[in-house]
Amino acid sequence: MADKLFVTTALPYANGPFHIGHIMEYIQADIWVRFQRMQGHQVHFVGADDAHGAPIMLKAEAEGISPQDLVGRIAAGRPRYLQGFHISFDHWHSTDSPENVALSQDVYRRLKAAGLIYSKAIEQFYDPVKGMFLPDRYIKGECPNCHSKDQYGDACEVCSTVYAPTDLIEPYSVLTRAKPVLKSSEHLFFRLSDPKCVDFLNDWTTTPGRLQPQVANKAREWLSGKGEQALGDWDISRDAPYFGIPIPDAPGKYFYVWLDAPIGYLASLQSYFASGKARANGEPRSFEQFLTAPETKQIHFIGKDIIYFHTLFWPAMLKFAGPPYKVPDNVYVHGFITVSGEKMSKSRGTGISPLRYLDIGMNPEWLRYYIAAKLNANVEDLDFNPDDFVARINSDLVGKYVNIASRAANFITRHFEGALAYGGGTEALRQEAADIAQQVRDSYQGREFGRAMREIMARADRINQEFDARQPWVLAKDPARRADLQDACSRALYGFKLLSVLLAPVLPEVAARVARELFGLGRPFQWSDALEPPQRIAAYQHLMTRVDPKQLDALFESEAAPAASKTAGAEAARAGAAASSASRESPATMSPTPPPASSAASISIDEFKRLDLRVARIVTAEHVTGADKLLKLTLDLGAETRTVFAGIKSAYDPATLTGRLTIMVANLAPRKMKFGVSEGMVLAASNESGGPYLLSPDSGATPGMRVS
RNA sequence: GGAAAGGUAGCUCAGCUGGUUAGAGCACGGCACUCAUAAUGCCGGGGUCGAGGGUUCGAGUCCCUCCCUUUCCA
Repeated sequence: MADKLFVTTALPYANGPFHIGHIMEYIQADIWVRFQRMQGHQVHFVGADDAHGAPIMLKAEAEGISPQDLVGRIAAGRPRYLQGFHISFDHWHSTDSPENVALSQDVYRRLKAAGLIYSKAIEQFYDPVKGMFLPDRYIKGECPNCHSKDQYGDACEVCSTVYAPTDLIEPYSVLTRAKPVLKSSEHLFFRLSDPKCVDFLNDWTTTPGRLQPQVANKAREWLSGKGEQALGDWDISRDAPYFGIPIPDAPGKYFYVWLDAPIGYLASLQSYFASGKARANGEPRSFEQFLTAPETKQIHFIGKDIIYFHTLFWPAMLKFAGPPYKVPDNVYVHGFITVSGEKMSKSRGTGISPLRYLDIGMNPEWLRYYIAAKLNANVEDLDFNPDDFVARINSDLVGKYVNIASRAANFITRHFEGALAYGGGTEALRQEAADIAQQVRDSYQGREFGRAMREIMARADRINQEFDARQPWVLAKDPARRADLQDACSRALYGFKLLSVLLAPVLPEVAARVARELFGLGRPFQWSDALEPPQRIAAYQHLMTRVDPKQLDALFESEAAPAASKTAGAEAARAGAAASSASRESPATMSPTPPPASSAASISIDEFKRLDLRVARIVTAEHVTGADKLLKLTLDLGAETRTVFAGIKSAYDPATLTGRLTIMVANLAPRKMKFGVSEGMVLAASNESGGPYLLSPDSGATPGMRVS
C-alpha cells in the first residue's frame, strides 16, 4: 500500500545564500524522497526560509532595507540552486507568511489553554544606545576563565568554557560598543519541565524506530538530567524591536524565532495545499484532513546541531496543541560536512560554495553521487576530500557505470540495429536483478546510501567482468557467433538498465536520459523497471564526462578569487573602449576574454579615478523581447535610478537578480540601443570557461556608494 | 568541566548479536586486452584493527584505564 509522506528539511536561515551543509542535507533528503516516489509512495516534500529573528532584523537595518526586502532577496536566489542540484521540493515557502502567523498564534493559544505557558520576569543585558535587549551573540567581552579578549556572551572560543553573558569581564555591545546594562522584562515560558511533557517525551523519544539510537540516547540524557542539568523551561518570547510574529495577548512581545521556525514546516505545507499542488500530486483532501490522518507520516531531516529543538520542543508543542497537529513520526539526523578534514568556516575561507560549484559548471550529479557514496544512517560527519571526489566519480560513475553502456551499445547498434536478444531466456536474469534490487532497496529505505552505492558498484564490477569474459570484440569478427555476441551485449545492457534504475534516486538526470534516449521509455524509471529486460535500444549518446581536477582547483579558489578581481581591473581599464568591440549586443556588460594581467597597459591613479564605479541595487530585471543575450535592469543608485541593458541573460534568471547588489560604471556615456537607451554598465567577470559572473559587494554596502 | 560519536592498509571507508589466514574502492607495481569520449580484466605488495590491561577455548568485535579527533551543553 502506498505511504503518504510529509517530508521536510531544516529551514535555512534567510540571512545568506545556501552553504554546502544545506545542500548536503537537501541531497540526502531528496535521494530518499525520490526513492520513495519510485516505490509508488505519495510524497509531499516541502521547505521554507527561516526568516525571523534579530540577526536578520539587524542585517536589514545595516543595509538600509526592510527585513521583508532582505528576506525576499534571499528567497529570490533560492530556486536557481535548488533546481541546480535537482532538489525536488514540491513547495518552498517562508516563515514570514500569513500561514505561519496564524499557525504560530494558534499553537500558542492552545498551549496556553493547556496550562503550559507562564510568564516570569528575567534580567538581561540591554544596549542603552541601541535600545534593545541583546542576544548572547551580540555581547562580547573578556572570558572569565582564560581572559581572552572579545569573546562571545555564551562561550569562549579559545578555552571552550560555557558561561552566561553576565559572567563576561568588561562586556560590550557588538552593535554599538556601549556597555550593556541589566534590565528586567516579562518573558513567556513554555513549561517543558511539566510532568506531562516529560512523560510524553520519554515515551515519544524511545518509541522503537522513531529516532536513531544515538539521538534517542542524547534525548534521554536531556530528559533525565538532575539538578543543574535538569530539563529547563523554554523562553519563547522576545521584546520589541524584533522581526517576528506578535504574541496575541502580549503587546510588544514577539515569538522567539525558534518557536515559529518549525511551525514553518506546517505553514509551507498549508501553502502548498492552498496552491493546488497537493491535489495535482494526488492528494484530494484538505490540509487539515491530510495532517490529521493516522496514516500520514511526518518526517524531518535535520542536522545534529538542532536535535534539541526537534526532539523536545517540537514534538511537545505539537502534542499539546492537539489535533489537527500531529507529532513527527521520524526525525532523521545527519552530521556535518567537513572539507579535507577541516570544519568548514566562512571566515577562514575554507569550505566549498555550492553556488560556485554550479557557477563554474560542475555537474551536480557528481556531488549527489559523492555524498550518497559517503552517507550512512548514523550521525557522523562526512568529509569532502577533493582527490577522493575525483577518483570516485571518474572511477565509479564514468569508468564502471557509464562505460558499460558505452562499450556494449555500439555492438548492438552496429550489428543488430538496436535489437536485443537473450540466449536461454531471461528468467534467471530477472531473478538476479530482483535480488539485488531488493538489497539496494533495503539500503535506501534505511538511509544507508553508502551501502547502496557499494552494492550497485559491486554489481557494475560483475557486469564488466562477465562482459570481458565473453570477449564480444572477438565474437564480432566471427559471423557464426552472432547470437553469442548479441546475448553478451544484451546482458550487459540489461545490467546497465538495472544499475540506472537503482541509481535513479541519486542521478535523476542521467537516469531520465537513459530511460528516454537509450531505452525509449516515455517516462522516468520506476523501481519495477529493474525487472524488465529491455528489448531494444537507440544509439548510445555519451552520458557523463569525467571530472577535471582543475575544476576542483577552481572550486577551492576563494570567492574573491584573484582571477576575478584581475579581470574586473583589466576591464575597468578598458572601459572606454569596451562598447565598441567586445560584443555588439552586450555593451552594458564587459565579457571579453580577459587578457593576461601583464598585457594590460598600466594606468595612473588619476586615470582610474575618472571611472565612477558605484554600488547599485537591481530593482527589477526583465527579459527583453527579441534580444538573445540581454536583460533589462533597473538599478537603484541611492539618489537616482538607471536603466541598463546587460548581456547576462545566458547566466542569470531575472527572478534571481531582483534585490541583489552589484557594481556599475555610473559615468559611462549613455548608449542608444535597439531596445532603448542604456545608462551605464554592470560589471561581470568571465573567460572562455565560464561566465559572466556579476560582481557583488560584501554585505553592508548600500546603493550609491562609490567604489575606489 | 559534563556528555556523545569516532580512531581499521598511503587515501576514503565496510566489517550484524565475539569464531576459519582482517575486507572493498582509489592510489601504487606487474601482466593481459582493445569493444568503450580510453576503459576494463587478471595478479601483487601493503594493516601488531589508537595504546595498555582484562574476560574468554577464541576479540577489530565485550569490560576497564589512558591518548587523540570531532561535536553537543537548551
